[in-house]
Amino acid sequence: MNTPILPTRRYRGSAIEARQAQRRQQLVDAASEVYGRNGYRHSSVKQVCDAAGLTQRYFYESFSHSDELLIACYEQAATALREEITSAAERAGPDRLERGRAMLLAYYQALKARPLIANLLLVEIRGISPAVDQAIIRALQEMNRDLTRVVARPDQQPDELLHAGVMGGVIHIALHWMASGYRQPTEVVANTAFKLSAAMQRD
Amino acid sequence: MNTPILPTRRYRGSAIEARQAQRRQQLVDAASEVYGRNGYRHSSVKQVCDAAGLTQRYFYESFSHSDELLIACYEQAATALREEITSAAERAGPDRLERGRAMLLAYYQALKARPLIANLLLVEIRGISPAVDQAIIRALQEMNRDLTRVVARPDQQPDELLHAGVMGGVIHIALHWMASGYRQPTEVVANTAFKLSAAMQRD
DNA sequence: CTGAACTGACAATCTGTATTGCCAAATCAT
DNA sequence: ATGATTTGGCAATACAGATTGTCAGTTCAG
Repeated sequence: MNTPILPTRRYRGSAIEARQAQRRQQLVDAASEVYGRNGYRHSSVKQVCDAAGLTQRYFYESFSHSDELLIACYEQAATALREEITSAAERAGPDRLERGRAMLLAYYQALKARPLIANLLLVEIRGISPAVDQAIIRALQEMNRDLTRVVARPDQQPDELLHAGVMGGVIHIALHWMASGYRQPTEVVANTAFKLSAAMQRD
Repeated sequence: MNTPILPTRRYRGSAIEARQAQRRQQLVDAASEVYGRNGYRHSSVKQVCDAAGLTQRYFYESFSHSDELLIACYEQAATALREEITSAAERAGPDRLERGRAMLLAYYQALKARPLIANLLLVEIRGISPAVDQAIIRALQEMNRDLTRVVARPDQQPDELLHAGVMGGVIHIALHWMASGYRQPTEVVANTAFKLSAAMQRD
């Protein structure tokens, strides 16, 4: 009988899983760039693969649809952003209002620092497919939960609709700011959003 | 020499311009329906023409790209919505706060009454093309102007960013409400948005 | 009634992209 | 060194939709 097939053979120093993971990550990073710049629906598989320095074949190794890649990009960016924001909140001390202000500032700072990611997260993402919409909804819910935990008054029921409204306001302020080429200083933008979020502090 | 060509000949009782305008309107109405239901990018020229009861040939008679048709749909819907809202504001009397409340109520009532139009206006529209984005920006600016005229305090400079934020909040409240299948009563929704817009009443 | 404009249906073409298949060069294990 | 695996490039195929073209039947004007 034959010896069983050895599925792992090292190549350029790393095992098959590592190589695949590496290629997948290359694709995600390149696609974040390309999608952020041209928009998802004006980008092709080939463009992404070229930008990643990989052949189209490797796209299908890691993803079955472009959707999947888009979702991977979105989730990577959203997770990173969320971590920045929550860590800024923790650094800001115990006061609820101060934490909220710090979160907003960190949010807008991050969007300004990486405009292409901002574009991907806020503009080039909506209405692609049900699966992508689900990913967006999940991400917004998570941010909403952070927001509630950190900023909302603990003595009252969170108002789901109102929170949606505040998040929408924060996002649209960002969109308006981005469309203007980041005209206003980041602090002014964060402060405007802070005024809006004051609606959560009343009944 | 020949007699000059007579460009108009009546057909089924109407002149060429009237027939063309009629067909164009048929296309816009059918497309509003189709785009609202399936989304713009999941709709084809053929689908729209079938729904309009016209041949594809007539699409190219009135529009050179699908973009143009989408923009026509959007602007027709946005204009109608805007008229409903401003007329509701006028009916509400002179008080600024009352007018604002009436506008919001009219807004959400209209979205609930015509869900497909709501979908077209708020969901299936973003990030299609630069031209469409321009149309959206124009429409939002017009609503913003209405809002400023009717609701904002006349004794202070309008804060552009803050207005963008309030509009974004109003829209996201609508999106959240629509996604829930219009769960909450319209009055509750309008009232939530009203709380948010209170940010415009302070400095 | 007759020829010209108009309409409606559909075929033909064009274009862009996803997806699969193939092969030569590079890299590995032994 | 040698054969097997892996990689990269690219060709072949498949497909969907837009756009243009054709043509027979309908409606009009005089």
